[in-house]
Amino acid sequence: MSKELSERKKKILHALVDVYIATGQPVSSADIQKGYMPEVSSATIRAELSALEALGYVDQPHTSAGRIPLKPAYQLYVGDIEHNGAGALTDEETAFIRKKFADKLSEVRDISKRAAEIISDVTNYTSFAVSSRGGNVMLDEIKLVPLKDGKVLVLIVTDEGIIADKTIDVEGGVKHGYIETATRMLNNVFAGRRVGELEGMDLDSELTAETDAFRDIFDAVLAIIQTYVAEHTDDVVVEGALKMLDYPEYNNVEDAKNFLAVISDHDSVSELLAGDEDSIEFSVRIGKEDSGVDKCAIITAAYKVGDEVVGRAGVIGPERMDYKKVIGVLDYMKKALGTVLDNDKEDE
Amino acid sequence: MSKELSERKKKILHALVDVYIATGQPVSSADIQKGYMPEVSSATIRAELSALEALGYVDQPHTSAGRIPLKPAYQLYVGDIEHNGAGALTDEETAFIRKKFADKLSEVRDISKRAAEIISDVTNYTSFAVSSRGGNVMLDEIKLVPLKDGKVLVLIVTDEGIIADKTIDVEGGVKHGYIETATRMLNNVFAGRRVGELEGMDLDSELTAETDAFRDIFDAVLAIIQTYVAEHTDDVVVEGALKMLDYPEYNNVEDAKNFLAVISDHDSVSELLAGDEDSIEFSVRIGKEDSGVDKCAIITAAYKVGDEVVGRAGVIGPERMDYKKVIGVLDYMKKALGTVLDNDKEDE
DNA sequence: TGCTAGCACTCATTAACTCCGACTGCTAAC
DNA sequence: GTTAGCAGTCGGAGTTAATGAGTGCTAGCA
Repeated sequence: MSKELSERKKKILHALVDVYIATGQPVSSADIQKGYMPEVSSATIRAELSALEALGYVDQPHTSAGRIPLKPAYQLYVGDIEHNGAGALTDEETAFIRKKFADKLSEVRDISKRAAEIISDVTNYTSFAVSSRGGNVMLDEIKLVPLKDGKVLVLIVTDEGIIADKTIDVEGGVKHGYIETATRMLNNVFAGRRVGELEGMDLDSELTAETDAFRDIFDAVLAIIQTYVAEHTDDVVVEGALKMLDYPEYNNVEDAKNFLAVISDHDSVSELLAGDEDSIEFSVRIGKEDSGVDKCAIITAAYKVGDEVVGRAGVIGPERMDYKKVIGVLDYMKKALGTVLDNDKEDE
Repeated sequence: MSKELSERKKKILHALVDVYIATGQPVSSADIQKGYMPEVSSATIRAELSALEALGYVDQPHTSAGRIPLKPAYQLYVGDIEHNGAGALTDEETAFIRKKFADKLSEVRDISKRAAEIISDVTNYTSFAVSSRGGNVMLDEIKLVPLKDGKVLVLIVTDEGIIADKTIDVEGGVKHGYIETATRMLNNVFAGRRVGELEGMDLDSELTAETDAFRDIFDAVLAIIQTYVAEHTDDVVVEGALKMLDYPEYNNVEDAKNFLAVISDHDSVSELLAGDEDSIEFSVRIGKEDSGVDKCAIITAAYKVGDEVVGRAGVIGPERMDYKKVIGVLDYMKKALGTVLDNDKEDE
């Protein structure tokens, strides 16, 4: 893009994307003239379109067809939206969202899920939510509960509730005082830390001669926490995966299958989102190649509690998606989620 | 079916289903003659097919096409398999299955999931597993663990491990001796029972004046258990849902979407299986109407530990599926699963 | 110089038609 | 009861023609 486009070119491009999003069909010069600029003739628009084609903004499927937008056109369009503000939601929509968030949800995972549901329902696209908090969960306390047969239940209590429970066998049975001593030692080492810190922890440097007798239980606890971190970093929820099949872009089984395979695999979804800096509030990516979901656009928004980004949620849809609406919804959800999460925080 | 079919008719029918399963195309009289009965002419087979058509076993898509089997033909075919024994698995297949079950899985849910994976991988159809144990889980013990701020953690220990943990607030704080007394009373009422018994339990009849002071905690525990039962009866796992899209029967997006919608909704899957008596070892249902998955056949097998049916697993595929193989696999899995589950039992 | 009206041209889409070949059903002979 | 042979049926593939949406270009006008 060496040079700024003329105002008129921009207007035409915007109109073209608008119409194309609505219809999915190549847009003719007459379409644009009728709906957007009756003050000039279609021939003039044709001349401009011809120029835009040379600049790589639009394409013609064949000689006697209208134009379809290319990626740069979408990018310009999206840039305009972000600049001028997104489409406001209707009253019904905001009411719907508030209602859905009315009943209290305690677990972060539930909130993610609910958010993804709402986004998918309101936009009618496939949505997802990824909570990235994972490693930042704070270990409050470790509890040991003796069970029968020399087994001990280990509970790991965090600021998000109990993240894991697991029974372990204690070598040689549970002797008197064992529980109390072990609990104290474990909490000395683990309590007050963030689970992320423990990723590559070297237990040897933490343990003294005194604690070495409890080596087994230390190992077990560490393993539990590490498993938790591995499983819960980038916890992914996808909602409305089948909605994509309603759009003609995915009206063939081959593509549909591909899409569903990617979207059902949480690792792939995480990868799709990789590279988004936490600092970016909105990210719009159009037609990401070799991801298995080319022909798609992905819009994500970062959600914060205070200053900390706790997750991203977003929409994946056809390139010609209703960007105005989607960005509007994600923006509203940002506020709504902020409130829900903050309230939740206070309650604890 | 007023009268037994002649041997030759049966043979022709069997051949027809065989070929149709392999090719998915209408089968001509010549196909049957070539592959299965070169001793008679195709004209003879045509005459027999004509008779079979009159009897409702086969159909002709149009005048100049071969025949395709109808439900009664499949049923006869499946009956033969069950009678004559299913196709044996290849050595690679049994090795594959054994390998997959090699690493120990502790939770019933994990075993279900693994079983579904195996079945889907070996057969190449969509599979599912439903553990119906649900209500039969035995309550071993209830543990109360005091946490800070007057909260108490309730742990419900069953013969399947800890089924639920939840923190509750205790009115007026946790007084000295409260934990011990409450634990004893709770266990008096709940320990040793099956969770299913507690479905519509009337607490009033169980409580005495003495226990009435602990009414709150009784209510809480009962609620936890009931939630668990509601969530865990008919725990459903589906694997390889997308495999169905490989079959030409589901080569259009509309049908594919329908299928996926049904199969992704665990309640619908449960419903599909409803009506199978636990006592039935194998159930084959072909083309179940108004279920959203007509054009499908569903084969399920019951899995037992000792004499108790702990779940069903099965395959859902196109009507023309490889019944021999599927029944063979399910049968083998029956033994394999029996072993896994029994071992597991002994370990506890 | 920029805009526009008008026209010739292009090309996807659809419908109508034909041809081919895969099967069957029927019949007459064995 | 079986079979060879043949006429008849019908779907699918390929061809052609008609349609119409939309463009690019050009000549004339402000």
